[in-house]
Amino acid sequence: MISKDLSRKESIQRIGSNLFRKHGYTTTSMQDIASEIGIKPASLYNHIKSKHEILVHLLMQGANLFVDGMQEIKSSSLRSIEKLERLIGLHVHLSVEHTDLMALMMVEWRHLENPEREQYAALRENYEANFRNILVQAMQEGDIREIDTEIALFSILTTLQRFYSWYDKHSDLNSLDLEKHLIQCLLGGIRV
Amino acid sequence: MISKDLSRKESIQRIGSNLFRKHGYTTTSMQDIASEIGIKPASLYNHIKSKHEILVHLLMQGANLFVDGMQEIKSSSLRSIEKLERLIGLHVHLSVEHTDLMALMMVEWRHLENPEREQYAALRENYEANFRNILVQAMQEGDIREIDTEIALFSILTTLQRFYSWYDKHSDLNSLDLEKHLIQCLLGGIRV
DNA sequence: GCATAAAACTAACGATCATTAGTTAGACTT
DNA sequence: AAGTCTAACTAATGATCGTTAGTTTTATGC
Repeated sequence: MISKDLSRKESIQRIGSNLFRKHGYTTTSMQDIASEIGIKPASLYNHIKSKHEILVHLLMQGANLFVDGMQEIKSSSLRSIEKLERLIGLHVHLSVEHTDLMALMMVEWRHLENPEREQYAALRENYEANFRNILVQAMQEGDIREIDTEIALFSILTTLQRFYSWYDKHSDLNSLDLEKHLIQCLLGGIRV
Repeated sequence: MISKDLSRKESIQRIGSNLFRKHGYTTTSMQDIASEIGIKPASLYNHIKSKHEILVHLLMQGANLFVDGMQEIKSSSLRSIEKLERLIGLHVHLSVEHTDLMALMMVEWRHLENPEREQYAALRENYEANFRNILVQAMQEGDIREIDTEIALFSILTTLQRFYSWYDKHSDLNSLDLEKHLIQCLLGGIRV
């Protein structure tokens, strides 16, 4: 039965993303995942091909969330400085809604092997390049002070990429307030 | 002979830190470390007690670098804003001189078990608390704009903590220039 | 050169783990 | 009720790995 198989497969992936995040990919055993569901490890293979497949699927799913979000913002007709604000909002939103996925994307992608590894790296670099373009353009439009582009990009991206871990300890806070404060902190400083 | 034992032990630790950093703690085998040195895995145990001991030693070593650095800056008679600049310099310096250690401290501490885990966490939290104090004090001294302390602290600390990975791709750049740019980027924005 | 200790080696153990093969129970279709 | 398919189970395999025991080689001090 298709629908039941899908939901079981999805629950394997959801539980996998949570355990991978909490204990790391290699440290998490199929036993761990299975017992969390309440079945035997061998039974997992009725739904998935391998442990590695779970990781690959989760990472690609996460990457696509960023690809889609970037595409929408990039192709909008906003000023570049506003695009930057939207990008911050995207990261906050994804960190809040997909915390486990974000953690995996930062930490566990090293377990990818080619060709997935290169594919993932390409998506990441593409995202970074788009981010850089928007930052540079905001500078050219005069909305941002003249600073070292690479360092500023690194600082902003790193803060956004690790935001999920900070949010973990402050998940009582309002998502919109967080976005506002983050915009003020990351852009307020470099705005002209 | 003591001195030769020490240097072999130290080389195990140095190679361990490099491999742990490149491939992760669990993925790195004693075989990997041994063959990098040119001996058999079992021979490692003439110099160390366990694989885990290597990790613990490296993490504590790294943590102490920060404890010492913080102690010196904290007890100086500088203005708080200058202390912040010194802290940025400390991170740049440690990232450049101990890149592998910095990577381990960010990623592999999760493999610690109690009591080392709590001990490490305590050092980290203590460092963070000192950083927060200096930031708040700089605000009270009027050298920094009124912004959300927690978000600003998170943003600055995260950027500094991950700087090692950025430096990895830009290791041709002058350490002093990097420090200057980072100060401008992290503090220039929030300065009054 | 001889004694001693450090540090290498070989061999093996025990545990864990991802995965496969083969089997059984249960649910839905006809 | 019979037949079919899904998804669970048991059992086993092969591989890896950290570590230990016991032995041999190498280097050092006298």
